[in-house]
Amino acid sequence: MAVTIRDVAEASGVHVSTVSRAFSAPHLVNPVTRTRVLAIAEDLGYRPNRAARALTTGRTHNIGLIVADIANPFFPPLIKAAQAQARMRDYHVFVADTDEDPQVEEELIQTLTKQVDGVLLCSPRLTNRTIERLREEIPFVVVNRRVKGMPTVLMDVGRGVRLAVEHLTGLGHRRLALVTGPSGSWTSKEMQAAAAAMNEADVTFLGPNPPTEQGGLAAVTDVIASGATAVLAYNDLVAIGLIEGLAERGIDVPGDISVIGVDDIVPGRLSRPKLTTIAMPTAAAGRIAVDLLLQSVDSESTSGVTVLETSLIVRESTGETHS
Amino acid sequence: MAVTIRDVAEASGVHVSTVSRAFSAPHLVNPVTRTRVLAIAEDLGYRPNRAARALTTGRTHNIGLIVADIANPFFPPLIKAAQAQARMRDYHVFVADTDEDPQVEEELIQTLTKQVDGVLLCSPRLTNRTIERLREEIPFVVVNRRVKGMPTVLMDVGRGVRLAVEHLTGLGHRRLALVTGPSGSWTSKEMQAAAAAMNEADVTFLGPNPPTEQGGLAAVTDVIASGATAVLAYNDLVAIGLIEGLAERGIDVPGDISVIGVDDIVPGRLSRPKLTTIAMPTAAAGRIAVDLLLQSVDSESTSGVTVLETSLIVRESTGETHS
DNA sequence: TCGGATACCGCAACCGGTTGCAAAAAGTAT
DNA sequence: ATACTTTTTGCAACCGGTTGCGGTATCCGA
Repeated sequence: MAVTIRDVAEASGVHVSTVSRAFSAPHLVNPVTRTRVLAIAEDLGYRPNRAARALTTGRTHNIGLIVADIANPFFPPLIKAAQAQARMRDYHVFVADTDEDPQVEEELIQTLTKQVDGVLLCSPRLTNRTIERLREEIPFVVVNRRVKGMPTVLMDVGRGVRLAVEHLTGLGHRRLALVTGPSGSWTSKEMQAAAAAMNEADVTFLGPNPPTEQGGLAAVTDVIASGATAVLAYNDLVAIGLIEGLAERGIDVPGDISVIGVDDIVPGRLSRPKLTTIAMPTAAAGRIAVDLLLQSVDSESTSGVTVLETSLIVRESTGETHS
Repeated sequence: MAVTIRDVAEASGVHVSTVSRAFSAPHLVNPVTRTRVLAIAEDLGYRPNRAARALTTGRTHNIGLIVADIANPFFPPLIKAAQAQARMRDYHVFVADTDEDPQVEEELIQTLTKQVDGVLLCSPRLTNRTIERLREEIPFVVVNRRVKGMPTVLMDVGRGVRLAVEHLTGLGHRRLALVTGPSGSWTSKEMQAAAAAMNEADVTFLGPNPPTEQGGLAAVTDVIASGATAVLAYNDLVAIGLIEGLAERGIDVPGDISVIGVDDIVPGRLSRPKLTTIAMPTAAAGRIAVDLLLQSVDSESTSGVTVLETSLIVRESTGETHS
């Protein structure tokens, strides 16, 4: 059916090994025969079969990208950037969605393992032990979670939280609330730690909450009860839910209460009031993660954590307090 | 390094072909040796190498999914559903982002071709001619665009538009505006055709516009000039931009003007006012598209178009007219 | 007990490339 | 012209599976 290396060899009167080298070891073949072979290959529409190549070289030129939920607006920019970067390096990427299920996640890694040179694990739900075990079989880089001794890319929410708190205190707020995320979340812990270390303001912790609009909706009574004039939400979805719930109670944002989210996802930019948020450099994370991964595929260099800066984007959901 | 079929064969004292059959042709091997082989394989942690298998069988058990822009909120639900469905059928999926560039799109198809059994083309930017040519090399199914003689899954925006217009006229609106999308867009043409065929109301066409929030923002002066009391936007992003621009002019939605979007993307559900929209069954489209694709991979059945129902979701951006 | 069908298994070629090794060709120094 | 490099090419084994073909072992009925 398809045109193979042998077709090209026959058509150009050389041995298959010469054709092979014309592509993957140019310096080992006479320039003139090389150009002739290449021309004929082009002519015949020959495309090397990467799967066959992988069989002998051990390099598939594929990577796997595993995320908990593709439809979560946090991930698409990361996926897009990772994919673009991989393409630039002549890699293809499998993307898989685990549906938040650790079981599925492990299974996916197992079946993907033979087809990829490495995998990018984004906000994995697996235990550290499992990840460390799986690591024997295939190079990883982990995004958005700290796993001992593995190449990791993290986003510095702590800094974002400090910036946010400063922004808020600058506006006169003294009583803050932090709506935390799922109890297992690394990001949530980081946020709490950073907030607890600030002493410009009183902060009370509310949660844990599901990381969704519903979670935000569910948190409004607690927020009101806390007497806080400003709220830092686990993420933008929670913040949006919160604002909605507050509005239902007749409480204006930012008039009565200020709200800050985390992530800078698209819906936050589009909602009203436009959300003030701690922007996570997800695209950069995706890009850098694949660089790291490919690097750790070639060389045996393994560990090291890269942390990316976050920033505060002030929009319309924060304002001066008047209480 | 990894454990191969030969390791398993040796460990269980049978020939590799028996091990192979134990996995892929169970009825050809004695049940007792089969279970023994399987147990030993399990024990050794053997996983068949799909790339190697692909070499002889010609089936990679991979599919490609090509979209113009992963980060466009329209696609993630489709990708997620397609991926889930593929996994259920024991397929992996490459997803690739073309950045809206036809050149990249073609290139991607070319390089992917050897690694996949078929590709899903979502809202392709390629010309029909090119697609038809590429089709010789690999099975396709096209989503969200009509290409002669190819398996296609479409979403019936026409019906959605009729529903929307009925909804609007029921609310008393008589002068409508349709903010159209990019001139090449199949969806846009469908919408125009459906709207033009209705005679309950006057509709004026505005555009073409980029399919983004900016496009909506840019369309507000035209909308105002048209004198319409209700607007149907090319998609939710445009609708949101429109609402924002209208608000800047002090025009209330839905108080003064009603707005309807298309797609039912997440930001529309979260924005305020919550968007009334024509819901596109993107998840279903993804699921069905992979079914169709796998089906056309096995059998040689090829053409046929599947049309999915759309529906109108009435939220807060539409109301009675008072002019 | 024997012949033939059936179930099970091994052999070896093959899928489409890569690569170590050696042969042939071309170039260089003497 | 000879011996020795260096460059270019061919040969054949190999990567990890699959599969057509043929050989045994077992089972069946007569």
